[in-house]
Amino acid sequence: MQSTAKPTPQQLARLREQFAAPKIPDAAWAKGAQLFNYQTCAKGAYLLHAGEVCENFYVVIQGVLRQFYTTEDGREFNKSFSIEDEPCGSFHSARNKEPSRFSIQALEPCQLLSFSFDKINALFDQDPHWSRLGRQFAEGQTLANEAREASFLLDSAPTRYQNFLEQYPGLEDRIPHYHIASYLGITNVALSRIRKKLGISNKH
Amino acid sequence: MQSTAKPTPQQLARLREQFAAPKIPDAAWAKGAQLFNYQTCAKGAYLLHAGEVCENFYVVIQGVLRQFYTTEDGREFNKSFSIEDEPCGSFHSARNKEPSRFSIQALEPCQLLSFSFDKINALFDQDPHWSRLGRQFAEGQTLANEAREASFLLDSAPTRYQNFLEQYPGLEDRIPHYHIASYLGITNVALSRIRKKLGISNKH
DNA sequence: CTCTCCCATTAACCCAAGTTAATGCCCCCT
DNA sequence: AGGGGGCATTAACTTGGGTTAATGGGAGAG
Repeated sequence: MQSTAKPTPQQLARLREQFAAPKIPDAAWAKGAQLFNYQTCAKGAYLLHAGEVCENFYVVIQGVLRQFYTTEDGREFNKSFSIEDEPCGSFHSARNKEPSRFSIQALEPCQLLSFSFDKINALFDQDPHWSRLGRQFAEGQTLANEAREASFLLDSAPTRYQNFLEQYPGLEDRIPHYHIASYLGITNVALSRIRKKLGISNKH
Repeated sequence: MQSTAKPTPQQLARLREQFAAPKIPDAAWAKGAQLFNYQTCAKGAYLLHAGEVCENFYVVIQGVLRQFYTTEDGREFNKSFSIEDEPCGSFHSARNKEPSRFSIQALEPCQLLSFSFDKINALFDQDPHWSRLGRQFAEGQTLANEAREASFLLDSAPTRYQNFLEQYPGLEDRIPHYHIASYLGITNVALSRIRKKLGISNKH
């Protein structure tokens, strides 16, 4: 969490392309665009600690974040990752002003767009274009949660690993494998066995 | 799926109490109340088959429903249960007009209030009171999904079983245990072992 | 260039849960 | 009253993943 600055026009254009497509009129877009800030953070830095109320949301320009739960005995379980062009933040913490159940940490040095949840939420109530964006975002989150819930119920660990490879292309070469194992709900040892069984080349 | 009739005033009052509390004005409530129908269905009956587009939502007056995924090889996994005063339906199927990934089935003879998703959704767009109810409903769903996802990641099977007992009080005596096992992501044999270890009296 | 730390792999052992199958209770049906 | 189906339990065996620990490669720091 270092510098904060206005984003460049290119960064805003990319954001608009990703989330709003060309659907939103220029005037409406401008209302929200001014809420975004550009910032960087170091590898290992925390954007949110579990127990805090989430105030800011982020969109990744460059880098990887992880969102993870911590148990009482100190073990960590990765809830999800956010790579380029993906949003990140605790919706329920921000909406209800409750402590977040999970933390957010950078796994690479990151470039981010950040914005205040309350301000964007006020915009959701004001402008129908932004209201639609907000609803789409919430529904996307729900859909992802539901898919992951179903995956735990229906799929074996090797299948979940292959789902991960499809969902986050290239990510396995960017972060330590034990983070992936934690995301899958298994240990790094079990993941290594699965990779061997699947015949995935190890770089040893 | 048998008879269809108008609900009684008592049924509507209970629904309003459960979901809208006293917050919603009479006039606004009346706009939605007329959309509800009373219907019954037999034990074992399907309210939605996986692959169909979900058109109707339900609130349980009396009985139990299960929502479950079916795998290609025919195994079933219970996604959730709906008991008295709980809603039920596939939000994503209804919203996006996509085939539902899960089925809905009655595990007891049921009394239900049913309503068209499209009609209530139109009301969400029209009336701010109903818009708020809709958003609260969606957020409740998201919260439940997230809690269940976290539970699969963080909790052991015995812990998940105890969570189930708290979340659905009395339900374990109303439905076959293999439905509970399926909900927990384990077999009926494993559930029986867990119950023994926890010292839960069996009625044999 | 070498030392050191980080991390993936592998082995050995253990436990939880899956699979199959037998047993027997309970309840419903006739 | 008798018969049968549905269901929970239990046992025996297998399998997948956890735990611990040893090994060794790779990358970065000095």
